[in-house]
Amino acid sequence: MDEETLGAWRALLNVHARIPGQVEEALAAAGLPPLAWYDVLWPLYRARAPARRLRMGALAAEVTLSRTGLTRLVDRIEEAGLVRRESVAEDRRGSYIVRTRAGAERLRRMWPVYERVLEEAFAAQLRNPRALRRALEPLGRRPS
Amino acid sequence: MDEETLGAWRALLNVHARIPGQVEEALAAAGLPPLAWYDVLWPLYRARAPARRLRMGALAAEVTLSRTGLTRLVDRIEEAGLVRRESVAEDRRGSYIVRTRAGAERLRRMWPVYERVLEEAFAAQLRNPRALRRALEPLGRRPS
DNA sequence: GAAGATTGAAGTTTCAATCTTT
DNA sequence: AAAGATTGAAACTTCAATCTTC
Repeated sequence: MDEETLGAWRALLNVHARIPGQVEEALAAAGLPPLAWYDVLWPLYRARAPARRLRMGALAAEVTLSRTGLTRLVDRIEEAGLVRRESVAEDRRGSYIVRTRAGAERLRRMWPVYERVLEEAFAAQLRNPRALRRALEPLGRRPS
Repeated sequence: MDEETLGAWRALLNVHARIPGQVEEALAAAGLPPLAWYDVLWPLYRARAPARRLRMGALAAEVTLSRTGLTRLVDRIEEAGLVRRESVAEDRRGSYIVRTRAGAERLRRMWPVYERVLEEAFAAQLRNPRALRRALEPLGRRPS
């Protein structure tokens, strides 16, 4: 493995080690839920969730968490009233996770905090966002 | 926040969500310790560790983990015989973490496995490693 | 029997409190 | 009183087993 590639990998690890932590701090300071809740609420918001709902499996694909972990995370978010479970009519094994009005509201509050950290810690130092995006996107794809 | 910057951020999150998990799988399949152990052993290996030892504080700066978390991680690695704690002569509050011969040996076995995953999942898809490194390195630096 | 999801038990990480030394 | 590190309790995540439905 050449030095440049390894250096790029280490740099990526460093960025990831630093920025999400700053986001967590900013969210906590604003009295808002942790980043993981954002990761769950966001896919439930428009585009991906036709009727503001997704099944656990679909949600698990969006979140960096085991199936079990997602079950428990959703437990907590549901307890806070930001999502609600509904049974699936066509397949009674499944659960829908449905975003609530309170969930949408909380998501709206979280984004500006998240965004501000990204602006300061990420965007401000970034020369060419488009090039970075194009370089990284192929790497994140499902195993080809 | 513009779409390209946000896209770059999401892509980075996706890469990080995918690759370390593959490394963990490969290590486990080879009967080797988890990636976190690598992260502890590596700084103890040459360059950064003059006498093959570092203090907890210095090690914590290298690892993505709280002080407490590092204490417990080192407990496990020490139990496996891959590092050893020594007291600091000049400052008896502190601990040195010292790499053992077995630790060096294990590190040597882990790297090829780690490297192979990086080759396949990262390097192979990467057009311009140098550009990526230069784009990401400024972002990972300590708060300026 | 396999798929979707949850539960119990175990492993890991964190916060707050503690202990020791400076 | 502050710094370095550890400990107890709580929070979070995972694995294996389970339950229900297909």
